[in-house]
Amino acid sequence: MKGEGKPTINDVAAAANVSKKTVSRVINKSPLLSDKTRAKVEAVIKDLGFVPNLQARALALRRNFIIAAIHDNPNAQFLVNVQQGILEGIEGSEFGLMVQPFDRNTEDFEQKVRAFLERQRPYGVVLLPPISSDEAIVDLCREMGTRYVRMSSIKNDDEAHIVSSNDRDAVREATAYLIEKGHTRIGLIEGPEGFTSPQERRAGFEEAMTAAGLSLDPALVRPGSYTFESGVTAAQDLIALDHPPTAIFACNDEMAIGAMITCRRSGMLIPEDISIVGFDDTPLSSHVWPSLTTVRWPIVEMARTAAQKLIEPDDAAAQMPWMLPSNLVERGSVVPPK
Amino acid sequence: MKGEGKPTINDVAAAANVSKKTVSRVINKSPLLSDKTRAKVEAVIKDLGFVPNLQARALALRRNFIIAAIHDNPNAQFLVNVQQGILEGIEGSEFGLMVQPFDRNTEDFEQKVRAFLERQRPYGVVLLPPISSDEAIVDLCREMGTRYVRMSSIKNDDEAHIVSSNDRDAVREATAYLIEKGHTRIGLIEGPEGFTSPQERRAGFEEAMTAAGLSLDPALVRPGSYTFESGVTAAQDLIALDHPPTAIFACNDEMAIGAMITCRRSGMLIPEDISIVGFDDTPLSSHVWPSLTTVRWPIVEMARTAAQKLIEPDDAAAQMPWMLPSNLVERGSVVPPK
DNA sequence: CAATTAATTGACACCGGTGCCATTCAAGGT
DNA sequence: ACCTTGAATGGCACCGGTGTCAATTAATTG
Repeated sequence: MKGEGKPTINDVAAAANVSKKTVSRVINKSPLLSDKTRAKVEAVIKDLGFVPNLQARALALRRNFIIAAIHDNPNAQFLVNVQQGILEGIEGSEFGLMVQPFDRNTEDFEQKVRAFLERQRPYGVVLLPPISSDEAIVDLCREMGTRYVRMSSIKNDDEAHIVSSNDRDAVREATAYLIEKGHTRIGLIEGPEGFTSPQERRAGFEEAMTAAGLSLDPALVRPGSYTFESGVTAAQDLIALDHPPTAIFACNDEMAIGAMITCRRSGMLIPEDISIVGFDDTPLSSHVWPSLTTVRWPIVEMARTAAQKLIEPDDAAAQMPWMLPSNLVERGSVVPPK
Repeated sequence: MKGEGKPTINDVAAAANVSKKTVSRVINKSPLLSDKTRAKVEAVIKDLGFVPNLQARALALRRNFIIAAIHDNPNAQFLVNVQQGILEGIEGSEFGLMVQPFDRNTEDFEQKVRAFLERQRPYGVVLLPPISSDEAIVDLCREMGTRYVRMSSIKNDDEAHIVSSNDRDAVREATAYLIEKGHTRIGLIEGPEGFTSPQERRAGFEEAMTAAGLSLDPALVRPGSYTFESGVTAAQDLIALDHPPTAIFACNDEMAIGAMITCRRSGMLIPEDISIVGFDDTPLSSHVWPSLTTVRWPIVEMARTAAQKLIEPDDAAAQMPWMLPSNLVERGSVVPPK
């Protein structure tokens, strides 16, 4: 250790009077090392405060210690939950989390992703919805040999490369719950087109209705885009109908709250006049009044699992769960119809 | 290029029939290169699809291409805005953004931060509030030679290392606005203790009151913690007073909305019965009804500037703006008192 | 006790770039 | 034509680790 700068493996080797390769073995917890030597080297490492240089290891191992979360502008709460989950998943490892958003609407979207992967060469990437169902991007990962795990609402890859939740089942359950309460005219506020998650949620809704022998009145199905405003608009349409619904299922909480506020603004009482169910279980859903009955989406757990799969070998990843349960959270926004 | 794997600088050198050092010069846009050679090498680079290996550059240059955002669990919208700003700031560069939260309440908080910096050795870190005013962490950065920029609400460092906003001025302005409308009994919902931003906001409030010759009734000052619930609690206290305020300034939007909902739930009309002003200009503030008059906090711009300062040399960074204006956004939650 | 085998450890090239200094080459001066 | 000078390029060590394989040492066996 020549006076200043961080100590390197050479400094440790010199101080412990062993070869750098031996120090390397200690760092990597190699089993073929005598306990005596290991102890000696570990003492020196601790003494010198040596921390292995990740850049050098990255170069030598031809892989770095970066997990990248690639997304396309989802909402803030979702994004932060995913980040939290990934960080939990890599906690204790040497990995760091890099985040990189992309705009799927730009012409050179795919080029941008490619450039990012070529430049940073992350060890693995977590593909967030809706990018996770973009096969072109997944192909890109495969082509470049970048490990990836998709967070998706359907099983569109093998067990090692996907983490999903059973949204369809959960929505079916939630809708059945409304039906069980006595609702027969149930409005549906859909999510944006071209995404898989709203498709699944809608499918679950339809399945429950069909199973209960209820017809799906097209007038009760309104488009939405997962935004507060779209929830407002959809709700305005629904309550303006000649035979308005007695309950609304919105494909996410933000729209559900938009609907809730809209209904109240037009003089309705919630849940007495109209029941509302959302999806996501965002923090806001327990803040509003009445608190929103919704479906909890295990997004943090999903992200944690995705990250763990990335840093485990493929065969171990395939053994880990690939589907995590979404489930109904009963709060105060649902009662039987009048 | 031996058949497979990504092409390296050696492959380019061989194909262009120059030394690898010359290729290196091309990559680094060195001026002492003949145009002919440069053109030739660039053609080969493009042809081979060569992308320099950042890990190798990092090792050789003894610096990597990572900007880290270090934070302590702020709210999701804030965090995402900061990330967006930083990403805008590093757009076009080779840098990537790594995020790492820490819990300041744990015993080994400082150790954790140190371990992270020693392990990943980011080129620079953006310190988000409230960590940005933790001198121990800043000292850590200095000691380790890690570049840093603080995002803070006060100027607690030199121009090259800080980006702030004039929150105090903005709150003074906002409060003066309420006073100008005719309010004299104005409630204040404070932010969490130990943070600088709520201190500044409170200071601005007091300055405006004092300047208008209004006394600061302690009963009208309620604690808060930037959460929705704390806004609810504080508002309940305020409206239960014998002489309740005719207006409330909440130190952030979330509490303001908590207060808004609480007032309405107890039968008051907003803004007729009570005016409310928040701070942050979160998306929600324009969604609620009536839309919330608030102070826009230029957080994205601040983060962008912070990132730009990090990747510029110190002297250039010192020339960049270090204070960005916060300003009042008049919406619908303020009218003169009855 | 020598021979064989297993357990440790070391030497050295290499990962893919950059820094420093030497070398080559073309242009300008006399 | 010869020397000087500056521009352009190359050679080689080095950044801080790891992989491969050889060398050394310790343990086991006949």
